[in-house]
Amino acid sequence: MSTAAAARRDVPDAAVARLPGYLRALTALAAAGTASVSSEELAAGAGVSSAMLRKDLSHLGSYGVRGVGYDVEHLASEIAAALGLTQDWPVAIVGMGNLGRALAAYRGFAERGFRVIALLDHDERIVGEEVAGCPVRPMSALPELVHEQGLAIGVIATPPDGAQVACDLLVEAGVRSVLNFASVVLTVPDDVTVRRVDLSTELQILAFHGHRSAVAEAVAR
Amino acid sequence: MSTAAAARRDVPDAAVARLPGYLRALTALAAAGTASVSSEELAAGAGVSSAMLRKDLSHLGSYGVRGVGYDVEHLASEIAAALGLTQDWPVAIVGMGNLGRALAAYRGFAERGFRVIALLDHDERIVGEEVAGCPVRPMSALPELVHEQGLAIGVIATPPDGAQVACDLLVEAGVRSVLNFASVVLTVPDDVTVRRVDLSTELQILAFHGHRSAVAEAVAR
DNA sequence: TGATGTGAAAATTTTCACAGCG
DNA sequence: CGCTGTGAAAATTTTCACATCA
Repeated sequence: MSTAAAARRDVPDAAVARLPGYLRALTALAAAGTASVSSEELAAGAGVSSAMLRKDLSHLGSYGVRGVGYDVEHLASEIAAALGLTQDWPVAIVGMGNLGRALAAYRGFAERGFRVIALLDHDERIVGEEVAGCPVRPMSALPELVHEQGLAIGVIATPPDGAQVACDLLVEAGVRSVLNFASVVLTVPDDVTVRRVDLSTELQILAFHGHRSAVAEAVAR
Repeated sequence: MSTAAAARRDVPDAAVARLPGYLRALTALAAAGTASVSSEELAAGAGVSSAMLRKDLSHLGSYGVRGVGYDVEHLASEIAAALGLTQDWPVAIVGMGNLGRALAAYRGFAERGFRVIALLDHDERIVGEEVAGCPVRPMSALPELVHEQGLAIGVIATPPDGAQVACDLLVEAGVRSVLNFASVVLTVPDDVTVRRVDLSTELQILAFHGHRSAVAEAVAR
């Protein structure tokens, strides 16, 4: 077993969630031609404290040089390896409404090997239509996509009431990672990972903070 | 000071982040005609444990009835009040690229009083264009939007290299809450709250989990 | 009786501070 | 010398388990 594979087992969730941020900061440094970086500088670029950065990286291995810092390219490739980004991750987007079409047109997926291999919809009237240069396929295409094209990640962009059904079909076909844009909690087996992205939730959290500081100001006056 | 305002001061961040989920579950229950709910049922709807739900709610006040449960409508209005959703929150979207246009067309904002009052872009060639029935305005409109229309939340949908400039203009105009879709860490004063939504980060976290379980399987074999 | 609300315990996450090494 | 890597401490979050009260 490689060092990376051995270490990967016990990386705390909180640290995993920050690895993509470190990778992005490193990519920016590499693009700017920087070869070496200190934990202080890298942490600033990722918006965390230097102690936290060092602790997070210590879970992956010991890739720095004391008194010097980290080699930008090397650390980037180690983090990419820890995240599993050396392989590619075929993605399917389910639900060709407003949001699904926007995601299909969005270029964010292409970065880092997330290849959109299919657009799906449950509605027969939409199936066959072209979205962002791709034909919309029926949900029944899922098993084939998993077995023949290695589909690994499902993105759910359906309305809330169709999300659980869409998720069940993904899971049944063998997909083990789901990114859920619908405002519902999905029920899945233990071996399936779901992450939710919800605009409405984020705005409400911002409202809380905005409201709280308004109250604090009123009290201070 | 009201009970809600008094209690709001010390709600842990982790609990605040879950309040929108409880509110959504309660709204669904109310729509289904359910008048009363136990912590067990509500927690299931929000995807958390019942103990966590009760602990979270205890930070807002004591709104349940022992031996019975919670009144759906009443609890929903208490949570809405704690989140500051009794007032409305004018929103501006900055950056009319692919993502900005999708957000402008997205109806998710309209829920819960997040009213999109302006679409902005820094590019003069785009200013004046109509997107989703709204004229695109220049960044110079910001001070007026804040002072005359109470603009409170800025949504940044610009490319990464324009995000900090856009953020600075929002903050300078008086906006204190920012939702950032760009893949960069924004630097802001202490009294400004920023939340980041990043597709690429979420996909990379999913890749980590997918990769890890693949490794676990290989070891087990 | 039965589900809430809550102290106390456990687990997790973050910060501190410095030993250790290039 | 300077910066990493890391034990130990502090802070935060989650779970447990039961006293409490309608």
